[in-house]
Amino acid sequence: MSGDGKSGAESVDPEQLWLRPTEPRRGRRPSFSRETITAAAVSLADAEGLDAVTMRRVAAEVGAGVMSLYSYAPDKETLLELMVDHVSGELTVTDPPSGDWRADLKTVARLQRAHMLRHPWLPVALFTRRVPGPKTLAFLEHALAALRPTGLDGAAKLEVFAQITAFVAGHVAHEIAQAAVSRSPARAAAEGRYLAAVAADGCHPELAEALSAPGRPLTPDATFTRFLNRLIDGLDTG
Amino acid sequence: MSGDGKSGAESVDPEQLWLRPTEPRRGRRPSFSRETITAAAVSLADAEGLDAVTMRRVAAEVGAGVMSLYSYAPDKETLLELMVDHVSGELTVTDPPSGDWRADLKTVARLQRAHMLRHPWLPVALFTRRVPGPKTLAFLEHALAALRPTGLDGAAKLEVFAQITAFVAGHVAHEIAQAAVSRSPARAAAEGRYLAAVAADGCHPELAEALSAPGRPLTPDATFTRFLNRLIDGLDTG
DNA sequence: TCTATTCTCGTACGATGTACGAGAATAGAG
DNA sequence: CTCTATTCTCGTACATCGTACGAGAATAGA
Repeated sequence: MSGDGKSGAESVDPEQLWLRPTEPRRGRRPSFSRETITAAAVSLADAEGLDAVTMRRVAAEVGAGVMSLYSYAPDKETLLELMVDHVSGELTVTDPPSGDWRADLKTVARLQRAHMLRHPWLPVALFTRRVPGPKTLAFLEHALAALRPTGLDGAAKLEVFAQITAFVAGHVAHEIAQAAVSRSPARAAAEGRYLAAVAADGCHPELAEALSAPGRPLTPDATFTRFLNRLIDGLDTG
Repeated sequence: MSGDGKSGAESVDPEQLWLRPTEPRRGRRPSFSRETITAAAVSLADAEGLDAVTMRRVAAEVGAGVMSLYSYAPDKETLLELMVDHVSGELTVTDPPSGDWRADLKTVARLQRAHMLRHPWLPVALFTRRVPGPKTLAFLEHALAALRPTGLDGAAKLEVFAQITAFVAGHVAHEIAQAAVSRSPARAAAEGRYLAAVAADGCHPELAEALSAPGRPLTPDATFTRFLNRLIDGLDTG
């Protein structure tokens, strides 16, 4: 991906990255911080998309030389990892589980969706990244607590969480792409004309019918809720 | 992103791309073809990941000059679009719908999963791309036919298909990342040690318990089937 | 004060997507 | 056949990217 890692998982050693007690008490004092740099990268991504996150632009944003960034993250891939965990800090939940684990899980998913809509680059970034940072783990902890009443074993609980996250990310990615098209009348019209042309060729009767009898337009919000309910209500504790 | 579009949808005009009856019967005869070029790009992506797909490497693969590619696709973004539709050609289904739309839908999803596992770059590519090409539309046509017995209206049927696709893509992306970690014992061990260290810090009791009582390991295949069944069995025709 | 350590960042390199434009090949007009 | 318009080919060039290198500045302990 653009600057993405390949299409699979990238190589960031979680021990190296997250288990560092900040020992250095000698040498020059740091002029910046991971926080500052990561935050700058995040707001850049929020405002202009992941592609706008270049080492040069991030450096300019925090007023650092480009190569100074490499004192805080060994490479760009790691910076992305930091970004993902950084925004996970917004996922703080204070309420204890209600005991109704289905309701709690739905709340978790709704939080994730809102979160990803706020940071549209997240779904894509999440798919190529694998190691949960501390803030992500805090949220995972909450989700696991919500799943306690199910009595599922450890692997199953982790799997449920991963699946829900994947589901939400998939949905939101689609939702965002859809919204991007709708936001531009020109693009929406072009897509409409294209589909209409295809439907008119006679080889796509089902598509033709679907387009001619669209029914009531669906709001992304309602669609999400509907599918989420289906997925979670279908979960059983066996 | 790595050459990705931003994080949202990219700008490829579907009319321009797909509705061209190949008129040019004058001038120099083309030395290559979209097919050849696209196929080369696809096998490059299959073998070495999306990042390996550079204009230079694709050109080398087909024995063309780099700039010659631009006679067949206006830019790299479009080439990716061509790749996505190209592989959709493998999704040919000849069987007519069985009448059991739930079973048919599950078959559709399973086909998609196998397809994405065969082309691990697909899930990520799918999320940033929006316009279905002709081969994708052929498969959509099949899915719509399978959905006919539901009596859903056009928009609802399209939405169901999009949701299933998003779900499968999300699942497979996660599955691939997981597999990449498991495939490298070193990385798997590092991740295990990291999680164990976090669990040992006392702030993550739920995680600690989940890791200490993992239960029987889950195969990706079984997990997929389970979640898919839940999602589809939960669908109703209302 | 000296030395080891740490951070800063200008310069430089290889790789990428692609604009430009000169040349080669082809089809129809004369 | 010649001429011209059209189409494809592709070498060169450029801006932009991630980042290796290393010289200099700042700081802590000896």
